Amino acid sequence: MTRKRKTDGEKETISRSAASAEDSSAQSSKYDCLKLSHQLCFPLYAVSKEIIRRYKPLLEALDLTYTQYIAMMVMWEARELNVKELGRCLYLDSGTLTPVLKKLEHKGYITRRRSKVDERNLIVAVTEKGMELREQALSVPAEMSCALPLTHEETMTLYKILHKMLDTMEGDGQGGGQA
Amino acid sequence: MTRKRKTDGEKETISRSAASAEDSSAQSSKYDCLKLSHQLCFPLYAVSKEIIRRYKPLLEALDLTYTQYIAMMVMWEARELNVKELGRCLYLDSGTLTPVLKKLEHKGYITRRRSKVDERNLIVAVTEKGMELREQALSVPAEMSCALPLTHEETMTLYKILHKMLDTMEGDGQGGGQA
DNA sequence: CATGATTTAATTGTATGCAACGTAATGCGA
DNA sequence: TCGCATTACGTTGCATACAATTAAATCATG
Repeated sequence: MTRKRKTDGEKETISRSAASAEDSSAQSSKYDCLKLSHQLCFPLYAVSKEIIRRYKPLLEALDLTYTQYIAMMVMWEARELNVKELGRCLYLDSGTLTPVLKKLEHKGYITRRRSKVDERNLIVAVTEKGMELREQALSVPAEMSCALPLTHEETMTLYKILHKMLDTMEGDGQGGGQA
Repeated sequence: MTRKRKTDGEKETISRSAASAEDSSAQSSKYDCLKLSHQLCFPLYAVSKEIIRRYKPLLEALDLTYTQYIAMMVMWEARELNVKELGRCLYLDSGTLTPVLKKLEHKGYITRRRSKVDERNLIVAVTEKGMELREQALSVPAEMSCALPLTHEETMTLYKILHKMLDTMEGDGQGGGQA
């Protein structure tokens, strides 16, 4: 809907970029590496947001946001774990998780309690109501994959590359790859 | 390790389900599609965030956040355009851009003024100082690609797939792909 | 056993994202 | 030309993200 194509007459704002030679047209310059179209992170960031946007209407039916949804996915599998472990699964820290978990608790999908063994740990556990939500969520993955324009092979390739990146970048150290 | 737990009450609520097999171990269940490890969006979202995290120390030297950086990338190329066009380039709306642009203006990298032709348009233009920043940013792309663990071929493949997704999902319609 | 170092959450402050709404400026048809 | 539909931004409200700091509980050591 939004995002039309090249609206008509906005000549003024397009700017013929002044500057004599500089970068403008079709020739390469030392600034090419700074073009948005040459970046790898940007499309990653943009696609991620676009897909999450597609999730929204589906997740609305479950009264979940995307972050709450991936948190529940972990909970459905693990049934019970602490904030640190959940954060490791989701690549999120307590600063982000604490408010998310409080909301999920308020909705009745999880419970939060301190471990008696080590009171530093806050144990998150999925509730019966939370497990029932899983049933309603069953149709989500299929609906989402239908919204993606990839062939099965492309999906596999993408999946593989992304996980390689996650595995390598894990922790924080240097990647070490090349261009 | 927290884990285990073997919720018994589940058999009652989940009438159908896999009789007794439950899901835990190594066998498949109808819930597999809801596993975080089977998702495509999640690693996309996680990798995107991780890479942006890697950008931070580099961009700090330029006094830019990642969002401000990609906005400047467009500005360096276009020199001048309105908020709508910038938003189309970055997949961001005015709600996000307005505060970002005000910050960039405050730093002196851009100017904001209304178009005299159509006062609804706010024209964003890069300043001299903004163009000087481009020089300092020249080393960022190379440093970032070094932090990625991908081969050149993987990079190209990833780039291609991501852009295919962006192109197809553009606007909003249905992707139409398959699994 | 006393204490400083660690670990785990929660809190605080800053910066996005985005839907929904508000407002001013334009475009357009009767 | 009048008035309504559109368009382009800005604002508001809500939900993340994350660095840095704080607070409480444990651990490690002398």
